[in-house]
Amino acid sequence: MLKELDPLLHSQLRLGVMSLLMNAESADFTFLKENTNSTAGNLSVQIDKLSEAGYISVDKSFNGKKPLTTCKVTKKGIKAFEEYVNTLKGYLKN
Amino acid sequence: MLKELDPLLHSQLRLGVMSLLMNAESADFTFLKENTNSTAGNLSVQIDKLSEAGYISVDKSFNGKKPLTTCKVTKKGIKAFEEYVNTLKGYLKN
DNA sequence: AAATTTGGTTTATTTTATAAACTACTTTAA
DNA sequence: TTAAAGTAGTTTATAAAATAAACCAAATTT
Repeated sequence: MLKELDPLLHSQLRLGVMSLLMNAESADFTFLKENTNSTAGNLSVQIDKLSEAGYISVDKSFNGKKPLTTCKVTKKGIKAFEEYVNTLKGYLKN
Repeated sequence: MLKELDPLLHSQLRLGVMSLLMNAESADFTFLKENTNSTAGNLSVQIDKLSEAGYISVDKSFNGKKPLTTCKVTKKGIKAFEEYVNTLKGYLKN
């Protein structure tokens, strides 16, 4: 029997954001937008969802006079990502 | 830059169906329903989509007097699944 | 013979993803 | 100095997808 895939992570854009954050100390909105090839609107919504789930922390500051949104994966997020990958392996093996 | 994940395969249920079919010569509706833990309605719809995409072939026959829907993955489906797995690796590595 | 089960399909509803429109401020350049 | 364009987003509306509920037809069980 195949196990359930965490629906919060089983979304291309949210998975992409998490993937990028797993490989970086932190990443800002623009970096995530460029590397996931998403629109700002979609990214904004999905960042909120990950943040509300406690998978990432979001810091909104200013870079000089420009707004700067910086994201970081949390411990909970790392755990969820790893569990997702393990579950996914059940779908991919063979 | 992260690549796009085939939206036809990036669905828990369709991916589960494809995964099961990649590991079996063929599988019937009931087997797929039990092993994906899905409802019949949802499974029916998703089988149609995979079939319309040419990723699986569907044979509707009778087992005595009971309807029997049997699915098999096609060459196109195998290729798509393999590509999906490769793309996904870009999201999971590290 | 009424109720339940099997093996589905169809239709309706909910959820999710995406796009479009908008906000607020900054920089460029005429 | 002010109009145009760019940056960095958010909010709202729409489209698409997943899921659930209702249904059908035949078979089996009680």
